[in-house]
Amino acid sequence: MFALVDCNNFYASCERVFKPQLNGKPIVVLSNNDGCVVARSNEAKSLGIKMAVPFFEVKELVQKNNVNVFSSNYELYGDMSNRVMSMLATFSPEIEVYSIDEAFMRFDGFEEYFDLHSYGVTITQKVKQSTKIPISIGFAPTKALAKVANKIAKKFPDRTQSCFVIDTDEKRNKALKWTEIGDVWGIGRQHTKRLKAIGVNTAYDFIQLSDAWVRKNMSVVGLRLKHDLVGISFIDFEDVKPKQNIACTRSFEKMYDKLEDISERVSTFSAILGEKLRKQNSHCNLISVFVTSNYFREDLAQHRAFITVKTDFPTSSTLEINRIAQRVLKSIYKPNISYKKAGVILSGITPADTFQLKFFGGENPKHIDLMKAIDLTNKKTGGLIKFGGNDLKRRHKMRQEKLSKCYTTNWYELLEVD
DNA sequence: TCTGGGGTCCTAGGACCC
DNA sequence: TCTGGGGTCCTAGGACCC
Repeated sequence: MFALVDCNNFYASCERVFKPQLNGKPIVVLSNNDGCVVARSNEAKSLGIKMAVPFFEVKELVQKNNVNVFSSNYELYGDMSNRVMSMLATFSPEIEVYSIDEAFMRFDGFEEYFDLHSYGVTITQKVKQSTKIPISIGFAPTKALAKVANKIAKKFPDRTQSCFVIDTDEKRNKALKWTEIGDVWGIGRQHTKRLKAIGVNTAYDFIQLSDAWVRKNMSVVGLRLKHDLVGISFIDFEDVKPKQNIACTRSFEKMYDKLEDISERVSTFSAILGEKLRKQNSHCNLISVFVTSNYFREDLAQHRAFITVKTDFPTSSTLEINRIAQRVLKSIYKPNISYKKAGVILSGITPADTFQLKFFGGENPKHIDLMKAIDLTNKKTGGLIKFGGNDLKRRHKMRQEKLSKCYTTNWYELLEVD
């Protein structure tokens, strides 16, 4: 048996942990630059605030209903996530952390000795007690069905006690008939459109389709999903894998048209990525850079470009990454365009200890020592050392007007009690 | 005025190899 | 007139996830 555990309205719930007076009150959390709504409490959902709406579109609604607004505080959410995950890990040795607020778990053989429903209810209570984060649990024989079960638990918290088990064909069919096709894990906008056009409106309709049709129109990914929904496990439980890509991309707070402004952003992204790469003890050998103009402004000239280049040798040096990223940026930059976003992506990632021998060149040994010294100093000082191309005057600031404190990770921001 | 960020996997088609 | 067959690797792009 699989379980899918999912934190309810995770970011909003994190904000509530240290502000219990907000229980029962509507909350929304915004994306970077306070641009879009990325999380909502149940109360905010019932006000009709939709996921991912630009904040300015609901500002009036928010003010009228005294909705509490927060900028996203990833340091807080990341730490709360770790707490929830380590609590979950005490209930089964097999846990796959799927995202910041979700985990798949395996409970093979448990059903012989435990009543899964009451076991699940115990898990929700323990997690709530130790972290104050509410969760929902769905049990089923496959991952895709566990997702469906989880959705039911979340939708009917009173009837299910936030835990739902799919363990018979009858329950499975009922659950699949209840699940709209667009809500199925792995069915996005495009597939929903095509499926509805041929009369497939629920998950149950979907599993009636022939394998051949699904294979032809939705590739092996769709076929695996179909089998998984029938109850034959095709989507594997996965161990923690090292990342294959590391990205740093940002929208600008305003539009830029000068190369030097974008160049500064790219050098800052390179520094962040180099540090991430070294932290996980890896090298990369592919570097991609992209720029895009403001596609919401159809009145302006548009330009978007994305280029990937190979490095001469696997590297984790910020200087080397930035040198290449700057070269790529120059090749895709066009003047007289108002740019709104840029990003750098590292791939071809390998562990730092597996070396590919090269006849000519390789990482400059001086860089290796230099990066070590910089990382160490920055760790001690909270980021004192910057690179020459970076924004030394701190002109670039993310809009974060409603940021809560880092209650659990910063000594100076601990919760104060009167 | 204001519109997020970071990932995964699969496929088709071209370049290249023997 | 007739012009092979079987591979691998790489890349761009599309679909999806949270």
